[in-house]
This record gives sequence, structure tokens and C-alpha cells, in this order.
Amino acid sequence: MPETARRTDRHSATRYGNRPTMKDVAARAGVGLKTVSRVVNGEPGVTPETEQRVQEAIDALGFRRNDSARVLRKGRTASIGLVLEDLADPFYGPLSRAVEEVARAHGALLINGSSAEDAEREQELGLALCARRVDGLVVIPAGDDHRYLEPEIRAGVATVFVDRPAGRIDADCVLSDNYGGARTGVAHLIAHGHRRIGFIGDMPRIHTAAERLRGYRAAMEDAGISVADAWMSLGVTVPERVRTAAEEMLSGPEPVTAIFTGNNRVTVTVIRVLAEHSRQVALVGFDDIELADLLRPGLTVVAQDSAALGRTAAERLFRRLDGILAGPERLELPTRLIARGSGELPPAD
Amino acid sequence: MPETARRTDRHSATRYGNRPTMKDVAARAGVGLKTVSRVVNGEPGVTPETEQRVQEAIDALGFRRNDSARVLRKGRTASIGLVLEDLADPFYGPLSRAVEEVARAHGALLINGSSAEDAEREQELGLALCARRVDGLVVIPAGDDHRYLEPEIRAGVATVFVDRPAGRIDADCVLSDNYGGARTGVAHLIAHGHRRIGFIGDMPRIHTAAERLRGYRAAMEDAGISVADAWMSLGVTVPERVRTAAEEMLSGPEPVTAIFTGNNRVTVTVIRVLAEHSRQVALVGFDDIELADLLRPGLTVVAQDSAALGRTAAERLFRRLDGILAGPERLELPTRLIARGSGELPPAD
DNA sequence: CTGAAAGCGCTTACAG
DNA sequence: CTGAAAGCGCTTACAG
Repeated sequence: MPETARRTDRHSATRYGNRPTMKDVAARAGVGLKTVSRVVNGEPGVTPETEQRVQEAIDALGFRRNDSARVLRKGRTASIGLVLEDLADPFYGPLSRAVEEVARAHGALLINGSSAEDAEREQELGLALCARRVDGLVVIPAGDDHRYLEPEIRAGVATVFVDRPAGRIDADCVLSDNYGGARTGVAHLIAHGHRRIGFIGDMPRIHTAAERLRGYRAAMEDAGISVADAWMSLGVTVPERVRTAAEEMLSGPEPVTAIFTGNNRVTVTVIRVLAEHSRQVALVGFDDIELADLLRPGLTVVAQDSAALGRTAAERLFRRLDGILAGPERLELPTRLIARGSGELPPAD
Repeated sequence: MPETARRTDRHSATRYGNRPTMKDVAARAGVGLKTVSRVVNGEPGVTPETEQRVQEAIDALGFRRNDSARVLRKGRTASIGLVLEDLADPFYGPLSRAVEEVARAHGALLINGSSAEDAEREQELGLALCARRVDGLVVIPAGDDHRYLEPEIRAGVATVFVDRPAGRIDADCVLSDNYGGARTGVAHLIAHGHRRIGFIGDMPRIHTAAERLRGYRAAMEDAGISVADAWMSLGVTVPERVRTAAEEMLSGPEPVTAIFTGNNRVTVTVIRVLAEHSRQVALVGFDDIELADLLRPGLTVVAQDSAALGRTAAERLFRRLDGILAGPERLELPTRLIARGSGELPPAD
């Protein structure tokens, strides 16, 4: 039992199980440490015979290089961090996957964590990742003050913000055209004859929510429609609040005939409310939703490409690591209106 | 410009940017290295005055402990790896999030990667994570031979397989009750009067697909129904194949009156086919789907709890790391039938 | 072609 | 209460 034998070694019992190191391989092959390093890393300058001896020792011992040690010496960890809101949210899955693919193409691993939309937890996670010395950081902001990352960025952690801009620091960010997308979506409803159009969105302190509201206002103003306060509702996107907001807009003497929803969570709740509603109400939602085409009517949306957001951010991150970028930039990705039926319903006046 | 000044230091230019180390802090505070370590780690035995001097140096220099170095010395990296099929698949989002939460509770970070359902890539990723010396590994198998992980597991990498069992090695695994779930789902259709029931599933070499087919056969046999070959179709879950399979079952002189679909991807395509179909066909799908309740009819499913799969696996992993587990075990989590309409349609004979 | 020494930034084990 | 030395498992810079 070589297993038991090794356990009795000087000091290897609890450290990484009891794995052999390059030193062990060198001893067994009767060569120097550096020669093992050469073989393991495929560096030239080793005779075939020596290489074979080393390889045999590697196989016999079951050696696998400890990248954790390698990384310490080399200075780059070949890993990047991704701080997002919630990995379980379907919007972030494709984004995270896209970041991962870019990282993979650059030989890096991806460490990700969810902030749960909590600013403190975002900071805790971001700094923990920096302590691990990730080479770069992709952050989907939960908080609105990112000065805590300034020393890290200065120290060389390539950082790109996605979906929402960084707060109180100047940094790269990749956003969707929230303003333009919402404006187009609302204009679409107006083009189909609506004038009393409701807007239900997320808390106004969230950048995307504010921008989408701004797009709504702009579209309405473009059409010369003055917006009633009762048509706008911003707040947390929990079902209860959204339901109440929708029901209020849909009641009274002058109910809205169409609703523009500010994100996927709001949209889902409003679809449920409308399903129970007697009158037909048009609906356009920000964010696409799986199976949107199977609903009756099909759901018309302003879609953002979450994978493209992730890919763009990660590519920028690695270009920054390669040192080929100048100052911070703000990139904006287009959205796309997808008409499927719900946004083309006429006003039920 | 201290920035420029530091860059001219001996050797710090390219290493982790140019971050201060404990040595720098010690020099500035006029204390020994170990004292800095004590302050940074909150260890006792430092006078308040010394502690303050050190803290001032830390703040002035913007020091942050390099956990990457710490980890090398300590032997555990406080990180675990998750190898799954595709982070963008809605089934894996909640699973990944659940693993992350458990890791967080144990002070560990989560590195995840997608195998893209490719056995080679699964292996490459798994071994890369081991080279980083993750403390543990949660693997959703793509391949069916995991002997490559045997040396790692022996060396102490706590490993738990999820969703599908490990191939050719004895290891912990956490599965859904695929057989029982499918059996219940098909029995549900039979209870609603169906006898000609189709089954469309994933490739039979995939464990979950085989188990679900077995459940289908068992339910049919329980009811004394002999299954026609034409009612079963297993293969890749791309829309084209699934569509063809469904259309074939639904045509001919004795078409099926109900279909049981083997996973979420198959279900979505079959819903599309049925939407274009003239006759009403009952449908029960394995895996729940967002908005399933908003479809008309609502979609009846056999739901697995993907978050519970992830949580259970991660908890087992950490218990194994704590050394309080004996041999490998196979845990099976129950599924739940959720009736929403599509599975309760009578046969349209 | 090969290897001994020094070092990455920390912690451990020990001595004062 | 404090710190010098050795070591984690590698790579770098050098010398033979």
C-alpha cells in the first residue's frame, strides 16, 4: 500500500491531501528540480532519455502540477471574477456563460458570485476576489458607490462594469441602450393607437430603471402625450407590488390601454394580471422571456442580448490586461424590438 | 506621483500590478513580518499601540492580503469547482446558485465551468480545477468514464456527482428520482384515459434519459399496455429531431393521444408542434419550465428541484471535507407532479 | 543539456 | 508581546 506509506512522510499528511511535488518527482527520477519543471511545462532543452525518466516518475507518482503555487510565482492567476446579481436569474445565465467562454479562450478560469442585489455583499465579494488576485473583474453593480475598487484597479485589476455603470468612479462599462430601447417599445404602442400607456419599473435608484423611464417619457413627449402620474409606478419588483400597481392603472374612469414593463420580472407578473383581466390590454416588456412566442397573444418585447453584454465586457477586460487600451470607455449595445402580438393589440376603448 | 515612484522598484513592476506586501507594511511600521500577519489576521498578542502603527501602514500603503499566497501555505484553497453542462441552461442556474450559497456559508469561492456536454471538455475542466487545488468538486457528468478523477479523489479532493452518476468509479452522487418521476407522470396520463402514449427523450446513453424511459415502460406495463416501438424516440434534443419524432407519432392510423417528454428542451419543441396540431394531445413534461402556468393549457410537469440538487451535493461535499463521512453514497431526491391542464386532457379518440 | 540558489507572499513552529 | 528562520510548490535568473 503505497498510499499508507506516503502518509507517514515528514509533513505531507494534511497538505493538499498528500500529493507528490516536483521535488518528489525530481528525487525519484534522479534529476534536478528545474529539469522536472522543463518537462512538465514542455520547455525545450531536455534529452529524450531524461524526459522519459521524468515522465515515468510523474506517472508513477501521479504528479499534477500545483497551479496555485505556479501562479504565486508568475504573478498572474489566470482567473477572472464575475460579480452578478443572481446566477439563478435567466438573464445572467447566458451572460455568465459568455464571460466564461471568453475566459476559456484566454486560458483563464471564472470565479463567480451573486451579490443578491446587496451593495455590501457586492463589495465583500469583489474584494474577496481581489484578495485572491484575480486578473480581472466583471461587475454587475448592485451598489452605487464603487470607490472601494479604485485601489484595486490602480493596482492592475482589469475591471469592467456591465448592465449598469460604475458609481463614483471612472471605469469601463458595457450597457444596453436602455433609453433607446424603452423609447422604441413605447413608440411601438403609440403607433398602434395607444395614448394612455402605463409604465411599471424597478426602483428609480437603479440606473437601468431610470433610463427606461426616461425612454418612456421621451416617447410620450415625442407623440405630444402628457403623462399622468398615475401611469408610472417604480419600486421593488416583487409580485405583490407589481400586481397592485398594474391593477390600479387598469381601474378607474380612465384606465391605461397598454402597459410597458421595465424588466422580465415585472413582465411576468403583469402577464398574470392581464390573464385575469376582462378587457384586452396591450403589453410590451423590456427583456425577452423564454417561451414568449408560445403565450397567447405572443409577448412583444424589447430584447437585450445578455450574452453579447458578457462577451463584450470580457473581451474588453482581456484587451485591457494586454495593455492595449487607453482610458475607460462606455459601450452601449443596441436592443431589438420583437413583435409577437401583445404589443400590437389596439386600444380597447 | 507615488505611482511612478513605486514602478521603479526592484521587481514589483509586473507582479500583481505593484501591490504592497506584508514586508512593505512591516518596514513602514517598523515591526516584524509576523506582527503584521497577526494584525491582518486578527490574532491576539499585539499591543494596541503596535496594532495601530501597523494599521496605519496598511491604510497608507493600501495593503490587501494576497490570499493566493496564504492558501499555498495553508494547504486549502477555500474554493470549490463546479463543472456543469451549460450555465446558460435555466436548469443549472438555480443549481449553481445553490452550490454557491453553501460554499459561501463555508467561506469558499465557487469556480464554475461549462462542459458543453462534451466528455473531453469535462475532463479538461475537472483536471484544471484540481490543478488549482480546489478543495472539492461538484460535477455534472458529460462523459461516462470518470476514472481520470480517481487519483484526485484519493489525494483528497472531495467530489460529488450531481444529476447523473459517476462512470466507472465509486463516488458520492445526488440524483433526482428519474425513474419514479417518469413513472408517475406517465401513470397520470394513463389515469386520464390514455393508452397510446409517446415518449420522446434524450440519447439513451445519458443516464437520466435511460431512467426516464424505464419509468415510462414501467408505468405502461403496470397498466397492461404493450408499447409499440413507434411510440418511443430517443436521440439528440435538437428541435429538428424532436419535431420529426413528434410529428411521426401524431400521424398514421393509430396516432398517440398523449406524449411524455423527457426533458425541458424536448418539452418546449413539442409544445410548438402541438400548437400547430389540429387534434388536442395531452402532454406531461419532465422538468418544470418558467411560465408553464401561463400557457394554454397550462403545462403539466414532473418537476425536479434543481436548487435542492445543488444544495444537497454541496453540503455533502463540505461534510466530506470535514472528514465526517464514510464511504460513497447515492442520494435520490424526489420529484413532484404539477398538474396544470395539459396532462389532464382526455384522449381525442 | 542540466541544476543550485533565490524568490513569489504568505504562515508555521519556535525562540526570545 | 514580538520576530527571525524555514517552508508551502512552484518559476526565474544564472551559472556551469
